[in-house]
Order: sequence, then structure tokens, then C-alpha cells
Amino acid sequence: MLDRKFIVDNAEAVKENCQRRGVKADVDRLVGLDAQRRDKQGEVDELNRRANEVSKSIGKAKDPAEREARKNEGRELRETTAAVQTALDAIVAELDVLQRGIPNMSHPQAPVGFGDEASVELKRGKTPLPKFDFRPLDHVELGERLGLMDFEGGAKVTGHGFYFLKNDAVLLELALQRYALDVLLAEGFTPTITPDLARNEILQGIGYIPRGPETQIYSVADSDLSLVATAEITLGGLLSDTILEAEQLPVKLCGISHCYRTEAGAHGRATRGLYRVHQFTKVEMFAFTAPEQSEAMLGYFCELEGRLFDGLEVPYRVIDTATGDLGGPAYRKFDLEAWMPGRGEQGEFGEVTSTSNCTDYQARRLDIRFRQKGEKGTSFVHTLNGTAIAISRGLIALLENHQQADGSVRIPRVLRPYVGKDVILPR
RNA sequence: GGAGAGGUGGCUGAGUGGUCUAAAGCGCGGGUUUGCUAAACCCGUGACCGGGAAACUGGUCCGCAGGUUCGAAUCCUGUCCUCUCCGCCA
Repeated sequence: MLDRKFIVDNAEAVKENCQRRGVKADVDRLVGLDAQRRDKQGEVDELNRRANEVSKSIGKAKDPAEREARKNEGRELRETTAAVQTALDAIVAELDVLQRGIPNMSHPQAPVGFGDEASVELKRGKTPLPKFDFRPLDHVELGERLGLMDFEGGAKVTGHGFYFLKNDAVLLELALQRYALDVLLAEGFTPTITPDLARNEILQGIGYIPRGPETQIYSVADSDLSLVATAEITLGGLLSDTILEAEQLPVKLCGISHCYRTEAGAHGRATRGLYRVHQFTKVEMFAFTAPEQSEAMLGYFCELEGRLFDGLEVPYRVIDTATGDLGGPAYRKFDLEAWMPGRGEQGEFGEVTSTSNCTDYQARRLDIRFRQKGEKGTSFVHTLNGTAIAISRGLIALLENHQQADGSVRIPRVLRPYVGKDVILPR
């Protein structure tokens, strides 16, 4: 969330930003409530001051009648305070809801607008678009012929949007994890395998809303836990309520987790096969940085994502996401869209990774700060997240781009040591 | 799952109803001494919400949420977490 003082002091800029992001937020009401909050807080403070005074005088009073009288006075004061406090609590609660609903500010260079038309293509990957002298299949057909996935089995056991990976797809899944991990290890990331569940409080700190009709999140009944939609949640939560030393920054973590998404309201939209599923595995990057480091870190994450897909010999483009599609926490977001020859009529780009600079928006909620030697006080860190590889969509890109005329799929060189073969042959 | 112990400032840790305005140590900042560094000594040192030009000043905060009381770090209830032992288990 944004700092409340910042919102009050920059109400116009915040309103304008909400508009650019397509977020309805009552900034004026927030500013008004904040003034009310301050008044009520003053009342409570004054009542407390008097009650404290009375309490202290009782400790010193000797005369029993005097003590009784003062006790009554104190009791009445506390009762009055409780009433004012209740009113104050109501104001604070509403203020909090309003404040949480306000998205992060946007990078001045982020393209303004909504949807794909507004987004800007920044660059292309090293691999050119493939030219097939046959009709390329989509990953579902390829998977069927190669015995890689079982969607019917997934639907029977769990439901629509679930699947079994089988045979060489299992090797590919593990190979992709290990490939990404090895690249990140060489870059100094601390590797983790994170929990697949997290407390709702942590989810909210990262910017997810665990319950409600629109939620993307599966929650666990009779608990305050939810299945994570991304390891961003667990990695960010890992350092919640922590004060770091400036020289520790940046902290670079990567985490492997399963990701669970309800995809509520997404039915019928590119739902075929592995593209939009309820569960997949992902290797995620996460960084905690000093404020002046975060912009460079975003570029670095984006460069790493490109490097990973260049290695996989998958064509892609990098998108500077428009303000209307940034979501709540991101200040700026770059998406990497891989070419998927089996999508649409002639092939289409489909999102495979996404990296965001969330500045201090998540850190404020999660209370993650750092201290500079020789300086008083602490500041909030900046947090960044980026997909290294989301396995399900990575599989789509691999299978569809590397399919060959004989129905086989070539395995890119970087994965061969992990898969143990050069090609996946039809059964 | 059962029994017990515990959660206090950046860290360690004392504190069983009013003088806690939270001891002490470490760390950190400043100073004295000193060729330099180190050591020693002295002083200072939390966060948040307010008021004030400032000096300064009011309030809140001892895992979290309630409760008892004029008054709670301290007593009561719930909850989360950590540790020890027992049971169960991959």
C-alpha cells in the first residue's frame, strides 16, 4: 500500500494515477477521513492524559473517601474514552480499506492506457520465428501424440484445468526447473523450495485478496491459510517484519513452488491445454533492494528472463506493460511473451514470464525495512519479483516451437543434459 | 494429538498490579584521551500518531486479540509462534 501521508499530500497525483490504472478509489473520502481520524485521535489522547493523571493521583492519595471519588472519576473518563475510541476505530477501519484499495504509483515511462494496444514492445529475443514446411500442431495435439499429458485423467481426478504430466513431460518439467535454477545459482540467487500454502495475512501483504467472488486464490477451509498463486507470496513473506542492514542489500532469492489459481471468470478465454490451468510449477525470482537499486534490478530480472528463453531457443518479445494492466502493487512491469505457433490461426505470442518492481508498496504492508549505518531510523526496502520459468507455459513454447515434420520434438541443447535425450519421439 | 516452558527495544536479557518514565550488556552515534588504529572512559541512542518555528511536549506500543482494574509488560481468556518431552507418522 501507499503511505497515508503521501496520499493526503499528493491527492491529485494519486487520483490521476488511479484513473490511468483504471482503479476506482475514493481519494477525497480518504483525505476527509484522515482529518477526522486526527481530530478523534486528539480527543482520545486528551482523555487518556486526564485518566492517567487521575490514576497517578490515586496511587498517592491517602484519604479513603478521596480515593473512592477519584476512582469514580477515572472510571467515567475511561468509559468516555471507550466510546470515542470506538468511533475512531470505525474511521481507521474504513481508512484502511480505502488505503489498501489504492494502487501503487506508476513509473513515468510506463505506457499509459489499457490492454495490448497500449503496451509497448521493447525488444525481441535472439531466436527468429520458426518457419514450418508443414502445419504445426498445438501443444495439446503434440502432447497426445507423444504421450505427454493426460487432461481427461486430470479432469476425472480433480476437475477441469488439472492434468497429469506423463513420460518425457515429467523429465522436461524437472529439466526446466533445474535449468532455471542453475542459471540463477550462477547469478548468486539463494535457492529455495517454498511452502505451497501461506497465511492470508501474507497474501494480503503481497497484494492478493484471499476470499471473495473475484478471488484468484484457493483458501483452505477452517484455517487462515491459502494455496499460493506464486512463490512471490512466500518469498516476500519470508522477510516480513524484518529490519535488514543496508549492506545486506540486495537480497536475491529464487523459489520453486506449485502455483494454484482459481481463474475465476476466465472461462472460455484461451483455456485450451496447459495455457490457463489451476496448478503449475514455477521457478520465481525475488529481490529485496534499497530504493535506488530497484530500477536496475527490474532491468536485470528482465534480462535474465530473456537469457533463459534465448537459451531455450524460443522466440519472444518483451512488453512494457500499460498502466491499466499493472495490477495493484507494480510500479512498472515487463512481460515476456513467447511465440506459440499452435495458438490462434497462425500462431500468437503468449505471456510466459512477468517481472515487476513493486517499490515499497509490498514492503510497507509486510513491514520489511533496512537500516543504513550511521543514519537514524529505517526505510522500507523495495521488492521485485520475476518469473524465471513457469513450467506449464514453458512446455507449450518448447513443444510448439521445436516440433519437427516427423512429429518429433527437438530438445534444445541447454536442456539435453537434464533430460538425457535429444529428441522426443512419437510413440 | 498430549504435557510442560517461553515470546520484552536493532540484538541478548531483567522485570509477578502504581516509582516501568522498561534495568543491564552488546551494537550504533557523538566526545575525551591518543603519532594512526585499537583500547579505556564520558555522554547519547526505539517506533508510530499528534501539537509546536524551535526548545520541548501529549498519546500509543512488551507476539496478536479481547477482558478485569482508577491503573496491566505483570492478573484472566482466546489465538499464533518457538523450544523440550511423549505419542503417531512419510
